[in-house]
Amino acid sequence: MLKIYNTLTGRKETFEPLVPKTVRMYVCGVTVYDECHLGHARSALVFETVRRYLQYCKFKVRFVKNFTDVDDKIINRAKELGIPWQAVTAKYIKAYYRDMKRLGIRKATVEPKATTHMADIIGLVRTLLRKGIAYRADGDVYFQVEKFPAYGALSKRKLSDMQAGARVEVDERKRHPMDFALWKAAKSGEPAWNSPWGPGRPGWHVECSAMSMKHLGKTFDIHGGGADLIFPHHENEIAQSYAATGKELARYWVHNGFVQINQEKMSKSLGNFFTVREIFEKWGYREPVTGEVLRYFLLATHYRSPVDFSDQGLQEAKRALDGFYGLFQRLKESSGAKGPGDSQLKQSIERLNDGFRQAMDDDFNTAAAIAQFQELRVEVNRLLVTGLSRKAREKAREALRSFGAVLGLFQLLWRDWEFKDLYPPTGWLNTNTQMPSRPEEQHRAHGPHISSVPTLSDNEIKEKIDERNEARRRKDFKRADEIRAELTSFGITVEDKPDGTTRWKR
RNA sequence: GGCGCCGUACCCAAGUGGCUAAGGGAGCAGUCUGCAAAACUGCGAUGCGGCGGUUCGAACCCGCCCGGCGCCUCCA
Repeated sequence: MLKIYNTLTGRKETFEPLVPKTVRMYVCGVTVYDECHLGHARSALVFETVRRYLQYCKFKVRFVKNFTDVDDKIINRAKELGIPWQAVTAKYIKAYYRDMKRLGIRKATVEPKATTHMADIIGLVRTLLRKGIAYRADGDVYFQVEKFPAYGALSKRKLSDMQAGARVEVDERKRHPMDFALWKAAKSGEPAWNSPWGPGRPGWHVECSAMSMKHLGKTFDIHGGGADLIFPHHENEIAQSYAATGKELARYWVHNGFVQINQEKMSKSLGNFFTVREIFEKWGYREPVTGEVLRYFLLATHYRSPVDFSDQGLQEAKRALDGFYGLFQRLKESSGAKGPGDSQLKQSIERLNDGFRQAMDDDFNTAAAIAQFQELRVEVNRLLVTGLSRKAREKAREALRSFGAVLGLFQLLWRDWEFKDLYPPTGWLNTNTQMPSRPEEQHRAHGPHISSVPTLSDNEIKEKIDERNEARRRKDFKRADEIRAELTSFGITVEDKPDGTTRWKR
């Protein structure tokens, strides 16, 4: 039985979709005016994992994730770069897809853009005006929060409390300082769509209400996003949608915690962010390896907790995955058809099955789920010493791979994994100093990539290994150790197995 | 000022009323090894920021305090 923590009620609730066996979920995506940083990646990953697990539980999932492609920040960025705003959004939508692909994050069922839903947005604003919940002021349209009694229910705040400390610019045209824009009149040169209130563009919140309604209906099951969207974004969505339809917008509100640097929220304004792009380009491992390391790193912490990004954290995730891929290698290489450990393996896999489901059913506890994988890893290693039949070894691998798939882990071939430790292994990620705010500058600040470690081809390695084993047979251990040192210098680890053969890892 | 979150071993991190407080990393000791590496085995919090309280029983509930953070303005 799946339980989900609902921000609206503040507790875990048993999940039951409105329509049996079908889940409709909406997640607020990104505003496309810059590169994604790790915080965006975490949110995308968390909700993709939610979706994957729901699918694993045999739900049919309709997953909508939007792009905000019209907004003040986009307009500003366009001015800054001296290019049309459409070029800005096109560029960063492309960058977003590139990053998601590297992280192994699949596309949503529908990925709508605000700019292609103008009719829906205008229709929604018109409804709110007709119902007297919104009002016009010059070319703008505002939502009147005082007409919505439940305002503040999600973020647990009262209008009266907020007035006290809110340093909102006093806009004389607003009836209440918390009233928010549904439609903004365009100044000259700004992107504009025709509307009954003159040319302009939608406010930020209204697009999500319009698009979710269009693609999922008036009420759907799960609405997600980063915790920083609880207020005002999601609060405003609820107000608009409910005011327009008279129906509950979403039944389960799910919010992920922040990525932090040195205990502080990663954000543009603090300048302490790392873009997904620079992590991939500078961490030195090949893309699929870095992608999985990032997934592991992020999923090893529960999605609602903050996660502190650091070089050490990444290293630990890498080492943990080394352990799993090392096991995959051993499972493949081991020989012997007899399997004294076979019956025990069956039990172990059964335990993983139960443990995994229990963990994930408890509000998507990926950290606890990963612990289950670790336990199976140890048990299989142990059983491998006892002896596992070929069939059992295949089963063990398959169990890890199929459960791992729900988290997007263990999907590579062990041959494609990179076991070597990077050298210098740490230090590229200097989290103690203020980061320059532009990725371009950061590259310069941190010097060249460290991925250009010289390497050898498989054949060259094989020759060296053969030569070394020949030396070992002659008991010329001095020569054997020389060769091993040489291979080490190329980032290759040599392991002599008990049966006399040698395996190597890059 | 309002609302909220976090503080579990050297590090990361589950657990939120009741078996011996998961799991990983690091460390130490051992098995194996020509030496290594890997793997395995063993060791590691009588205690969960502090102090009180509720309870037969609390890391988990309540209160106060200390430390850190977030939202209230664009923010995943």
